[in-house]
Amino acid sequence: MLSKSSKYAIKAVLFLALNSNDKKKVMVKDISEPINVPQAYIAKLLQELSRQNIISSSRGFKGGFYLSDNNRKQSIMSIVNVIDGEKNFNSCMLSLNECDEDKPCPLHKSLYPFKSSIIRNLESISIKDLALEVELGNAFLPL
Amino acid sequence: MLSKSSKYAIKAVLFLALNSNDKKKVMVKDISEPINVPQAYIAKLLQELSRQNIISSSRGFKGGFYLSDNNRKQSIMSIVNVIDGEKNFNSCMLSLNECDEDKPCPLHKSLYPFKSSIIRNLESISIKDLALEVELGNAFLPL
DNA sequence: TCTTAAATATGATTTTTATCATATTTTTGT
DNA sequence: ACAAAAATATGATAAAAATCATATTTAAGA
Ligand code: FES
Ligand code: FES
Repeated sequence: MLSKSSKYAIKAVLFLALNSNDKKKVMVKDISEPINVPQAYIAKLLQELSRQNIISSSRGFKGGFYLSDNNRKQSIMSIVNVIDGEKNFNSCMLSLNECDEDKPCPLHKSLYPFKSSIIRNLESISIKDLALEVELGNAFLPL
Repeated sequence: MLSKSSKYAIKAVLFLALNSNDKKKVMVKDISEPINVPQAYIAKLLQELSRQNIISSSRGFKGGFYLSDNNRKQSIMSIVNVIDGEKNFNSCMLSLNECDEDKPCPLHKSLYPFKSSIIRNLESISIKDLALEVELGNAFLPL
């Protein structure tokens, strides 16, 4: 479903959503521990997310990672796309090709509608939305 | 979602459902080509499925793989369980742990119901069911 | 301007998954 | 019994994903 890396990345971004802003930056070593991901590994993922403008960062003394208001509007899928690649979810459940509505594989009819809902959800849920669920106590961290 | 190996295995089993029975066995080299999977690789998967009694086989001259009537009643999930391992699907969308209803992760509420439907479908669809869809022209092979 | 603390770039290593190769065992037909 | 043809067992190699290590660049503060 989601790769280990994507899960890690989402957890890290959520952590930033809850614990950072333009004024308050967080450095990798203070992110890696609470989300239970090796520091060097999450660092690499965060760098990639920053390069793709999913999250923000500034380096040097007093630097760190953080989320701007704009960053928070991004969808969860945008994180996954950066880490796992765009076409990860479009692949057919049974083959290595893309899912083809006109020539569906045997599993398409019964499974694709649900998979499609998952995709649409990931696309429509913003980082801010998810963070709010945690703040409201409807969902739990850390993991 | 499904590993490459599981996809391969399902394709092979479907091929057997459509082209074999107790009287008509098929050997690996005649399975691998039509389903587009390397022979040595699918051989290994089929052996494992046979050992776990998902499919049937007999060796030696005139031997091969085939599906008995009982084999056909198995669910698609049983194939996946053998190849990818039982707990592959139970894992949380956001963590490495099992999905926990009482302490749901932030993605649980919006995604789990759909994932759950996919799981239930895989558990309820039999090999025979899937083969029928192909025979009726509702789904297409090869892939 | 210099030191320090941070991200960044790059690449090496390890682990897992996928793939390939081959010797052994079993069954059937002669 | 024997020869041939099949699955089976075992393990080696290759590719991809995950993890670790380290040198470089950048920014803040003294
Ligand atoms: S064609 Fe296979 S899932 Fe759509
Ligand atoms: S707890 Fe994460 S998907 Fe259920």
